[in-house]
Amino acid sequence: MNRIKLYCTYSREKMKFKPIGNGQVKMYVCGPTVYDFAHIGNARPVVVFDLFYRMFLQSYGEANVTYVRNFTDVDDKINERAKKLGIKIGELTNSTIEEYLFDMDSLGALRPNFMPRATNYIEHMIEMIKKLIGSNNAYPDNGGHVMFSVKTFQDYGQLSRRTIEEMKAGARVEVAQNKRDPMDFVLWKPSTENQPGWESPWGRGRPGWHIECSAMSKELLGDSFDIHGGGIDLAFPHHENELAQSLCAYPGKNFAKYWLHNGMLTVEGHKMSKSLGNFVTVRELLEDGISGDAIRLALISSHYRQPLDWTKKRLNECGETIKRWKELTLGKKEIEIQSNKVLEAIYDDLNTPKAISEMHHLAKNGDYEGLLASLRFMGFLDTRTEEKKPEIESEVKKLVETLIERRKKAKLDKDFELSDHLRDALSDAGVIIKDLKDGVEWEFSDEFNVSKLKEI
RNA sequence: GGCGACGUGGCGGAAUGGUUACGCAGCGGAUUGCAAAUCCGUCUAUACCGGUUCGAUUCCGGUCGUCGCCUCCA
Repeated sequence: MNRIKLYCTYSREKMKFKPIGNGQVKMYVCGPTVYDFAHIGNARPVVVFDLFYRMFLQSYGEANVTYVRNFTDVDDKINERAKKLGIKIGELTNSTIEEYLFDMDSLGALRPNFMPRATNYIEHMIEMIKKLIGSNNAYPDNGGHVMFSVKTFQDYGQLSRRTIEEMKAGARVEVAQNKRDPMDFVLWKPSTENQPGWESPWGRGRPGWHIECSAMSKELLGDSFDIHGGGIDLAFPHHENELAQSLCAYPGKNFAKYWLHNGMLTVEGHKMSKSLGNFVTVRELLEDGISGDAIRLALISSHYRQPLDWTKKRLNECGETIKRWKELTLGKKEIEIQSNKVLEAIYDDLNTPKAISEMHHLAKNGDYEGLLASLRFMGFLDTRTEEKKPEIESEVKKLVETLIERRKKAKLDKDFELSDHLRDALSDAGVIIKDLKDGVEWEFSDEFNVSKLKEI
């Protein structure tokens, strides 16, 4: 159990993991703002923290791990998009959440124990803001805003390792009139009639971005928990601000003990952006027939803290690897994962490339049961994600069999011109033929085309 | 401008103060009528310049380069 080591962003070093509670592991991961389909960059932390979750489940037992991942369902981006689509905000957030969960299920990600929605915790946020005003860590202006005062928190900037002065020097933020310090951030802001809003001591309004995670983590995990995770871009300002709020609201507590951040993702060498037109959504990939397992493997093919370049080549290679492993382990006995090198690699700050390499060793050594157990542990071959390929009619199958028989006969007659023609034609129609020692095997490829087959 | 990360063979990608993964591609072989698939074998690397050291790819300093954050962002 003490074998787990994690790199903590706060301390900037790899540390032995020791949970705060006795044998209880609590983790909170910042989830998506729900206004559109999840892109591949959204999927990375989901898969990465799914593996952390599985690692803790393996090590501490199902009953002793609590995993929370929130949905941010109040945000100006949501308002804009709902307006653009001409639908209600609730409709947009509900449907986006549904699609998100479908996509993440497809990637083999287990659902967290709790998936709180920000809008269900507004009252907790208001309570926390009141508390912060009471302790002089926050102040209202006269226009319905409440600001957090960064100067009142001595350690502000510790997580992201920057000082208030440095940030001001390079800041491009507009200095709002109502802020005592340019780095002060908004806890609560007023809403117009058209914007979603809730009654509060400061008038009808809505929360700023950061307060929701502080409020929800407190409610669901308490004022001290073990893991706080998300993308590295969240370290500042989101996590820095959460940390400041929570520690000021609950002095003397830990808030989060270990801060884990995954690196960012680029697409074919470029930052993913809508203007470059290189936005890749999980749904697109799935609809292109790429398996969730292939996407999952690609997402963990480099270490989670490293940047990851999402390329077609990587995805193809991972697809081939998964396909091979699937074939090798098909119908093999299900066993519990043994204490092995795959597990060791994962316990060492989630060294997934090492774990993958060890799985290659298992495959090479013919330890297919070990490979299967490792695949399951790593979240592959999830039965929920089994591709539901459309049933191909049996008469089509018969046609293929007939053609293969004809090729076989041609081969026996040493009519290689005919047999090669049949092979090429079948291949062109999407039927892959494998001549094995003791017979012929065949399967449909993804490009299977019935009309081409019938033309043969 | 400020802060930070990184630079490993053709590509991807771990690890390490001395012996260096693993995958893909390539090459050679087995198999095959020829292929495909499969199996076996195999080549290529630690950006550059200094320093510490018996010894550095690994530690330290500098140079160059790439990327990220500082503004919504996983």
